[in-house]
Amino acid sequence: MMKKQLIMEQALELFAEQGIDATSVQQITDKCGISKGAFYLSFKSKDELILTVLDDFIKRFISDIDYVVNNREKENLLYEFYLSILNFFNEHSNFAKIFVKQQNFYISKEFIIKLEEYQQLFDRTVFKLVDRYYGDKVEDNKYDLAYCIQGFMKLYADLFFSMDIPVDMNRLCQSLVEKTDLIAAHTTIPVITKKISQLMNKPSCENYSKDEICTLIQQELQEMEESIEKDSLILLKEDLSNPKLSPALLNGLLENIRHHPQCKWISYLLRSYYAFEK
Amino acid sequence: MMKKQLIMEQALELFAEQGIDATSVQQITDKCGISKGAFYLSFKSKDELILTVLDDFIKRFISDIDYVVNNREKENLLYEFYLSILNFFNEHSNFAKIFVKQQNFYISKEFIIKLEEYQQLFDRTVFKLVDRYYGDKVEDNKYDLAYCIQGFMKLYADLFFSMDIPVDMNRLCQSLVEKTDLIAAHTTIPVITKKISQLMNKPSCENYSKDEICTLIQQELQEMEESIEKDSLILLKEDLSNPKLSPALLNGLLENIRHHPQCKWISYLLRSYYAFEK
DNA sequence: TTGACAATTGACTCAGTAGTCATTAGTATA
DNA sequence: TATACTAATGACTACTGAGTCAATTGTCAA
Repeated sequence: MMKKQLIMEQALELFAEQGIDATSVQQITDKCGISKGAFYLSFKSKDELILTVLDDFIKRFISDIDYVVNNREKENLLYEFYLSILNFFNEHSNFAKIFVKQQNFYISKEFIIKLEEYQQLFDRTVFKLVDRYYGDKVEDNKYDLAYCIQGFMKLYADLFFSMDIPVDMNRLCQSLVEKTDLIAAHTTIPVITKKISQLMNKPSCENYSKDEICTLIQQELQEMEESIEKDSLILLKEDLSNPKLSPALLNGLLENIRHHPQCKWISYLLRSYYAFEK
Repeated sequence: MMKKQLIMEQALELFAEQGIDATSVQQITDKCGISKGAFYLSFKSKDELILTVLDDFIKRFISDIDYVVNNREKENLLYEFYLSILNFFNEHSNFAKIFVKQQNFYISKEFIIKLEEYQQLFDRTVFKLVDRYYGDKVEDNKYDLAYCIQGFMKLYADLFFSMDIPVDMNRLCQSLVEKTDLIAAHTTIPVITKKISQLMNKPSCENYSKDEICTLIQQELQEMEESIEKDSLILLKEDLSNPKLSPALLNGLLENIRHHPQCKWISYLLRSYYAFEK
C-alpha cells in the first residue's frame, strides 16, 4: 500500500544521509508525518524495513543489468553495461551510496547470506557479459577480468556520490570500456584464477525452481491491479506449469512485464529459468 | 603506558569484528579484563579512543608508504609500492578492514576533515610514485592513473579480509604492476583530469610548519625512553631551529627513527619538510 | 444518528549505552 | 606499622531507541 512505499522512500533518504544504524524509527516517522505506531503497522521491525528496502533495490538492479547483458547487441555491449549501471546508480543515488560502500551496519546473519547470494547472481551476469563480449579472446584471465570490471564499476561510481562532481557519462563509460579492453587483451598474470573464484563463492546458490517462481508470481498477482502486466503474468504462470506458448510469445510476455518495478525480479527469474532449460 | 596500548589493541579487534558503533565500552573493558572506570583513566571518551586508534594507524601507513616511494630504486618502485601496501594491510588486517571499506560509523565533523587531509597526503604520495616511476611517459592521464592505482589497491586488498583466501603476494603484486602499466601506457580517455582532481580535493592542505613539527617532537620526547631514537630526535629538533648538520647526517638521523612506531610520523613530516625546502 | 469495526496515536516499558564518582585495594615511603 | 598517595572498581545517573498497547479518532453500513 501507499504508506509502506512512503516509509521506504523517506527511510532510504535518511539511511543514505546518516547511515542506517544512526537513523531511528522516530526520525523516519517524523519525516513521514506519521506516528511510531503506524510504522509498526507496515513493518514488523526496523530490521524488516532495512531488509525490504535493500532487497527491493538489489533485485531491480540485478534484473536491469542482466537484461542489458542478455539483450543488447554485442558491439556495444560493454559500453551499454557500464552505462546502465552508472545510470542506475545515478537515478537511485541514495541506494547506491549504501550499496557501493557496503557499510558496516549491523545486519542479521540471514541477510548477510542473502547478500552473498545476490553477489553470486551478479557475478554470473558479469561472466555472461565477458563471454558474450569477449568470447574466446579471453580465457585464463576471464575471472580476473570479471573481478576488475566490478572494481571499476565501484571505483568510478564513487564519483557520483562521495563528491558531487560533474561527470560526462558518455566519456566515463568510454573510458571504462577502454580500460577493460586493455586488461582483457594484455593480462598475462591473472590473480583471480578459476580456482580462487570458486573459493570466493563457497555456497553455490541454486537456481529458483519452477514451483518457487510460481509461488512468487502468485504473491505478486494478489497485489497487482488489472493491467497488461497482470494479464501477461497470469499467462506466464500458466505456461510454467503447462508449456504451450512459443518462444516468441514468451519473449513478448517477458518484455511486457520487465518495466514494472515489482515484476522486474520475476522477469529476471523467468529469463534465467528458460535460459537454463535450453 | 601499557594499559592504553592494551585497550587500543583489543578495541581494534572488536571494531573490525562488529563495527565501531556496535562495539560498546563495556565490551572493550570486558575483553581487556579491566573495569569501566579504568577505561576512562586512559581515554577521555569513546570518541577519543576511536580517533586515537585510527589516527595512529593512518599515520604509520602513510609514513611507511611514503618512505618506500621516496627511497626505493626506480626499477621496481611500483612493485615495491604495492607490496608495502598489501604487506601493511596483511599485518594489520583489523585496521585494514576498517580503513579500506571506509564504513559509515558516526564520526565527528572534525575527524572527517582530518580523514580528508590524510587522503590528500596519500594522494600526494601516489602522485610522487607516478612521477618517479613513469616520469614523462604519462601526462594527461596522470591523475586518472593515480585514481586507478588506489582503486586497484583497495580492490585486491579485499581478498585478504573479506574472504580468507591464500594469496601469492609476489604474483599479486606483479599482476597489479602489469595492469597499472597497461593503463599507464595506453589510456587515451582519462576520466579524472587535472581539473576534476582539483575539484575532488577542495581544501588544499598545508604542509606542517617548522614550529608545528617542533612542538610535535617536544611532545614525543617526553614520552620516550632513553635510546638512539630519542637522541636522534633531539638532534633533529635542534637542527630544525638552527640548521648546521649536513644532508648526509640528517638523512642518517631520519633513518634512525623511522622504524620507531611513534616516530614514523615525525620522520615523514621532516622528510616532507626538507623536500619542500629544497 | 448510531454502533461496529478498522486505523492511528503517543505515552510507556524495557534494554542497553556513555560517562561519573564515592569507595576500596594496592603500593611506596617514613 | 602507620600514613599518604595512586590506581582501579562497579554501582549509579542520565539518556536513547526499539517496540507495545490502551485509548482515541475515523469510517461506513444500517
